[in-house]
Amino acid sequence: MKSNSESMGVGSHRLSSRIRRGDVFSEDCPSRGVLLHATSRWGVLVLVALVEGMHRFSDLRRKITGISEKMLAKTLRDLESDGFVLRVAKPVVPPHVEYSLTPMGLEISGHVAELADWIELNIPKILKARERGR
Amino acid sequence: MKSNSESMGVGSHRLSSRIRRGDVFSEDCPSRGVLLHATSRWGVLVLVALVEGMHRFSDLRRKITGISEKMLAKTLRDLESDGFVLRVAKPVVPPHVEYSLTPMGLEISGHVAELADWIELNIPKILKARERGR
DNA sequence: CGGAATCCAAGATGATACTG
DNA sequence: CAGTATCATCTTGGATTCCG
Repeated sequence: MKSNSESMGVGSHRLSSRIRRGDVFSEDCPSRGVLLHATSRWGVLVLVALVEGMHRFSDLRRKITGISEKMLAKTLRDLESDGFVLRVAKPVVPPHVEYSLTPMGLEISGHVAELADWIELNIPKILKARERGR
Repeated sequence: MKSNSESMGVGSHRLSSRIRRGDVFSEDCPSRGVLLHATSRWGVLVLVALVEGMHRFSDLRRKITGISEKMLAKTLRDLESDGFVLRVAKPVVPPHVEYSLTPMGLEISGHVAELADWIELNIPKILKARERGR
């Protein structure tokens, strides 16, 4: 139940058929930036929200309780620049802007959603662990 | 406290990518806090690093380029309090502290690692998308 | 309605020094 | 070695106002 530690040692990559990870740990790796956006406080929630389809700005604002307009705008801009979110502004009055996931965005939010789901599912256990910790 | 725990029911995990998610969007849901730790700038990297087994403080510091002592300490404390990281301090001089993942921590870092791997794998595509955006 | 602009408070982060 | 304490700085996030 804890044999993963000493049995393999720090240096012996046991990621046999897995990806050669390692670059994320380097501070100048561009992955860090993307990871930063995708796992940012609001980025996660926006991605998960958009899994269910297109949303308008105010839809997201309502759905993601507690987010401010500024942060929602910034988060959407970041995710858009990474190619995860598609922004479509219709030239009408009043403005009408639609946000949705790109194919790439759909892939990554799958992973993010799994993470979020796991946490929600395990919240009881986590909270219990926390109490024991104090 | 909240009663969101049983509200969803652990057994009701039927829909593939569409389980009854929704609580994360609420700002007072404890999941938010955990998500915040697990996806924090350094939390992600620490979790991924520990997938490969036990590390000492200085191991992590060396491995995760750019992290400061303070942030590493804080990140480890957060992850420990969530029950993801196990801290074992041996009463010797000089100090010797070992950090490793708990069973729960191993699960969550699996998801986090998948996310990180996906990003590394798709970095070329992402960077290309970025350029087009500008 | 969908933001951008501005001001401000709070927290995150970093560099350095210090200690058990 | 594994931190903590301190101070300075940068970023986040929120509230408000304004505009097309």
